[in-house]
Amino acid sequence: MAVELELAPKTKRPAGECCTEPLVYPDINGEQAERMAAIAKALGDPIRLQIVDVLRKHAGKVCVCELVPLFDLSQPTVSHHLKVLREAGIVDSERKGLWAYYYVIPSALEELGAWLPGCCPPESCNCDRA
Amino acid sequence: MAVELELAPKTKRPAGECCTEPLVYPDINGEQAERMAAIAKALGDPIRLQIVDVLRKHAGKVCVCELVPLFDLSQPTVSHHLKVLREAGIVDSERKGLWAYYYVIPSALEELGAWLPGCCPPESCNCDRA
DNA sequence: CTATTCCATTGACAGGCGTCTATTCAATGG
DNA sequence: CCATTGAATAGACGCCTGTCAATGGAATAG
Repeated sequence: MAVELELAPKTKRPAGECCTEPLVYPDINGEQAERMAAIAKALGDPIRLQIVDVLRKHAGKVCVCELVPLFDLSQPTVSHHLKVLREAGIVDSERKGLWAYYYVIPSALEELGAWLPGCCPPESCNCDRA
Repeated sequence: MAVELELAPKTKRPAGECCTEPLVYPDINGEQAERMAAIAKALGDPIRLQIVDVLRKHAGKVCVCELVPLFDLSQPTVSHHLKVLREAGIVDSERKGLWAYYYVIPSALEELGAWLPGCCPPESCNCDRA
């Protein structure tokens, strides 16, 4: 920890432009940021996070009628959250008769997961993440 | 993929309670969901995601005056995003004279990162994630 | 002391979000 | 054909969010 990189001297003159030339740049481009932020935004609600958690655990398909009683919410509200997740590309659904079964699209979370640190300590990982 | 777990028969009677007993449960509790959702929510904006990306790359500290010109936003707006990230516990700042230096709190992203899949393929990982 | 500079805060505004009730739609059962 | 049931949609409501211009506060330079 505490890498102390000290990017720029910058202790000189408070006058003039603070940093004559930009020294840092985003490493991810705008589209990547948009995509990952959209995923993160959809996960940015405790209910939706738990829905995704449930769907992931049961890799098969889970009926909406099983989801609703898990949360102290009305059925339309749960349906709304599912719609948000569907529009974010995180889940998809399949109708069988009267019931709708939802499941997580596995690849949807990968880009964000790869960007985030901490899936496991680096020394136990062979991936090339920084 | 396509585990086809088929959690419940549920092809029987459309009448009566659809699922007499709940068969799935969230595996994470409410507090975990709240914490992770708060982090995800803070990351749910492309600007903030890129800010975190920049701060992470330069593990030392980055001056606000370097951050502002990177985005086509006013200085108060960037300051606002930094405040959101600070209140989410993702970053912290340190003042040195006139300048404010921001840095990522490494542990902040760990819980969410561990929950998400895809940091690397499971076979290259020794972690115990499902 | 005064002027300047960096950053944070305030207040305003439009748009988005989470929730509900009420309604609609599609499929099944009798 | 009609009644019933699971799920999605519509509309309404209060609150939160992202943005900006304007202001304020702390530290430095002269």
